[in-house]
Amino acid sequence: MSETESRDFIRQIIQDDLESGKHDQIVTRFPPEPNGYLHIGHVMSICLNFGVTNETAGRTYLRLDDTNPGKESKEYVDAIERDVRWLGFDWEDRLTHASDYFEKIYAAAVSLVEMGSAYVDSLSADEIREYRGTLTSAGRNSPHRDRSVEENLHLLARMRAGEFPDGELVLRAKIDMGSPNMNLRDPALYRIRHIAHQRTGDDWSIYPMYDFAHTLSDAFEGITHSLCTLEFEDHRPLYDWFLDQLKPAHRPRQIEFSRLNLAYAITSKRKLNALVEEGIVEGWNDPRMPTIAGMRRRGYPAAALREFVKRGGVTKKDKLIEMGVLENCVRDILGENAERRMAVLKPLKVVLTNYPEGKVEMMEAANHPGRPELGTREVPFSRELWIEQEDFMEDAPRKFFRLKPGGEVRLRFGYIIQCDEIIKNDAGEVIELRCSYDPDTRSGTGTSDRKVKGTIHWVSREHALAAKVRLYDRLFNVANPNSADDFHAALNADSLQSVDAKLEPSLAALESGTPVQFERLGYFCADSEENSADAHVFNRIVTLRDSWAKQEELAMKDQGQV
RNA sequence: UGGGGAGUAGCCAAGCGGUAAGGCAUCGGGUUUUGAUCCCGUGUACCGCAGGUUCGAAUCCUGCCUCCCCAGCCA
Repeated sequence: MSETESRDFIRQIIQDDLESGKHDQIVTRFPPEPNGYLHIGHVMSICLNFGVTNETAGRTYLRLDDTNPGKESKEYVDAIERDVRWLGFDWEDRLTHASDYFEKIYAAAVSLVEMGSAYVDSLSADEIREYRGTLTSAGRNSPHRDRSVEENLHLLARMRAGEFPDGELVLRAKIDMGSPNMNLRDPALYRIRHIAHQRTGDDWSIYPMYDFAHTLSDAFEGITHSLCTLEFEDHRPLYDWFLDQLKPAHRPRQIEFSRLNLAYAITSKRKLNALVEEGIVEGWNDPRMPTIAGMRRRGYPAAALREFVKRGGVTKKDKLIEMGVLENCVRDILGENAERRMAVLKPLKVVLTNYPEGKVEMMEAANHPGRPELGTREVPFSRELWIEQEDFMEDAPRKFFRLKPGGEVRLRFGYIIQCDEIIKNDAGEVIELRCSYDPDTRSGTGTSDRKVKGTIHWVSREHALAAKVRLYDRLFNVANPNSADDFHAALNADSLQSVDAKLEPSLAALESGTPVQFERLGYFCADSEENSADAHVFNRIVTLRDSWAKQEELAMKDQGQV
């Protein structure tokens, strides 16, 4: 498999450039704008940019594209650094900002003016829009397009000096107002913004636009392959135009790939921000958010995110990947590494009528069924237990092999018990089970070779640790909320459910963020923000695969159809 | 109607003129003190459509269809 493993088209290009000697070393960059938190879509870009240089002994810059003060902040910068690092990538000393190059970018603008390739325009924003034309009709030249170089230079200097109010003037590239590519219709290079920048303070009253700043930053850093998403494909002619005009020492090549869309999730910073602002979620790191911070808090391992991206691949085709693929990556990583514990989410009381009152036995439980080196722990067992409500059914179908009246079931790491009596409340709900245990069936004693079909988990009532457990579901009910006009209509009202659960006592010492499997239920971790020694709060990371639930679902569907 | 991209099984994705890899899902079966894991097995893909070139086309040519992106002094 490994020697036949095929490379995606970008790695192919990189390989070719290395072999042909075009480049000795690959240099890439991950250039987020610090105006929001990184999300699952960025994970792909991060893994690609750092991945190709990890594979070829190259270098990658983490560059904050901070050319629009007012929308950007230090909070986001810090979050970005934290998230990239957590994902497992290291930029070493290559943390840069577009703002590091403001002086050089300005010099480049002056050069363009000097060579007659840029001019200062006095048209208003509305007028510029009007002059730009439409998709199907050419634009018109601005009446200020032919100002002299001297006048342009003078005006630009005064713009920089802060002599004009916001919007009064704008520096534009002089390209072609008739181009079918809108990006070439004299795009803006600099706009006036009297606003403090989070890094440069009040040094500047003009700020460069994305296309200009980004191309130059790439060139200054010696980026060899500037990897970005498809929507920038028709910016490439502009990117190349800047390089042709200014002829920097290094000429980066822009290559575009399709972005990764996750089904039932939103990956638009604007919409994610709205979820936060409107209080629909608790914050950027709400465990339901597809942000790196959210997924980390939820308990998704970084390795699962990397694996997810790997399974997706790099192409130019629009993709909408099923949530199940991500969840399976999480299950795969956690199934291998997470220790097992027992917990009851929706407790039902069980009394073992023939078990001595006051007696407590310590049962030995394996921490991982497939990895004995992870050791064992002791779990207290006593007369009164909690079991899962769903593990008992009064009128059980034939294939239900958990507890039912008169039936037997094995308690995981414990004894085989039989259900003798059901106790209900006035409403007719089962509130307690009276059972008897078979003393000869203690786990691991080998005194009995009796087999029962089912095994269920339990927690000793007396020793149980109370905890709030949050059960999360997808935030949206439609597969592609990205394309919905109003995502509010697509919101899943039941994306968060909180239950009062009973945990085995060893869980009291579990460190926040460390994932464990609650046997038969799923993977969980203590919440990094709200869990405390006297108020335990856990998050469900993902459920286990559940073929029984699937069968039931099918049965329900069949019944409904008949 | 202008320009730029993309179309291979439910979701991803190899393939680069020689007769359709792989992963995930699905569906069977085996193991199992987690109905988990693990292990086996499981797909008639009209390769968007229609023509053409060729002994031979998913791969080359022509025409068409569908979807995505572009008219911020956002990135």
